[in-house]
Amino acid sequence: MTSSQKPVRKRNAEKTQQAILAAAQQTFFEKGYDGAGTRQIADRANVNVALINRYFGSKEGLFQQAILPELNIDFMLEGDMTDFGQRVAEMFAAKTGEKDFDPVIALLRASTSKEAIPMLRQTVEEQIIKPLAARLEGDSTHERASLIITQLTGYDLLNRIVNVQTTSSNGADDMTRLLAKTIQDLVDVV
Amino acid sequence: MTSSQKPVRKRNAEKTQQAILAAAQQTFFEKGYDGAGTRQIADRANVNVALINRYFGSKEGLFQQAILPELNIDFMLEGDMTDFGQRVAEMFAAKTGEKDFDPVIALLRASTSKEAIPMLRQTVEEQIIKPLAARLEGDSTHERASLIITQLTGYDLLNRIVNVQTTSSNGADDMTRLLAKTIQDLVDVV
DNA sequence: GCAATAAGTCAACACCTGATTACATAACAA
DNA sequence: TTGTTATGTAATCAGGTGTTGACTTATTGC
Repeated sequence: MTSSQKPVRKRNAEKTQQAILAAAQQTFFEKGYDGAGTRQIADRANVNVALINRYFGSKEGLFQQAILPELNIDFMLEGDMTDFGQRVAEMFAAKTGEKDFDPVIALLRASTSKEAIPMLRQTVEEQIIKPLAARLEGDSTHERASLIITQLTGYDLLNRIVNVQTTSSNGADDMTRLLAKTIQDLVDVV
Repeated sequence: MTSSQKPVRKRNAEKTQQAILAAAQQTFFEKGYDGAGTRQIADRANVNVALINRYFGSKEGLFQQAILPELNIDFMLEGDMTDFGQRVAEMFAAKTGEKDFDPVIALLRASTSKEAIPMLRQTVEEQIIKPLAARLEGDSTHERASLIITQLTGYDLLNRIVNVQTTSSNGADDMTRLLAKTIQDLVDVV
């Protein structure tokens, strides 16, 4: 009876904060901002609810620290822009059916929450559109970057959230090819 | 004294149902599925909450009858397809800042609700993508139609919900032009 | 070992949600 | 006028929300 059956985490503020952040990331990803409850996040992190407020001030504060840093476009900008369309189209096509954490889905699921929108707006602009625009040449880089992002988020929205069958029976490759072309046309100078 | 001074609605099931539907449409549009409460809808319709359940069975039933029929692209398909891109791009650009009921926004706002998604999926497929695909010529019509819809919904999402500044200071016209071109390229045979 | 402090727990708050119930009332037919 | 049915009302249910302050417990420095 003396052996410690239960794996009691030793008191460690930093580690419990990490546990909360990880649980929040996963839960916000799965349920969106409104759909994710603080109790649910706390349970997932094996932590008391009140600690969320202690460490992050509020649900909003937790969201800011758990999700916003993940909203960046770095993974898409690795490599040069000549095959950006193809590369990104394949990335997004490959994500179909994927269940693991994905910042784009997290963004979409949170995007209709009154509290989350103000936080998302600045983040999308600063961490996504501007960096992409900076990699484009020619005119109207901000507009072209925006259209690329709207196309990709729209694609993820219908493909992975609403779960609409975006491809007909034989057309998965067609879809990727068309998406790649659409994106690349916006990258190349018009 | 016999004259009825106060504007009590005479008992009329049909009219109160219409009032509920109208209030539901507006409220779901503004707040999304989860964000719209039954009490709020009932208040707006000047009607008791219980009547929602009496007439529509549940919140879901109300959503189905209030929103789903509005999710169609008929208004985009009026006219021929040679200037579809330009026409639609202007439509969507003009909607910026618009507050009236808009089925695309209603779709987006509802798209993050677990209960709403199954209802949305079939509707988007049957009432939006298929009719558009039917108007396209050439190959991969379903895929091209899907990409057009993903681009447009993504555009509305960032432009009108997250409210990201999709255009730089001087680029509103550029934006419309680029959006028109992107869409039309998907309409024209590839 | 002991006190100080950090870490974590607990119960409750005030408020909201969708749904259901018993009940009152208006409209209409016999 | 009476009885019946359609229509609307108010109270209530069981559960959920984020947040708070007081409490207990573990860890650390002396």
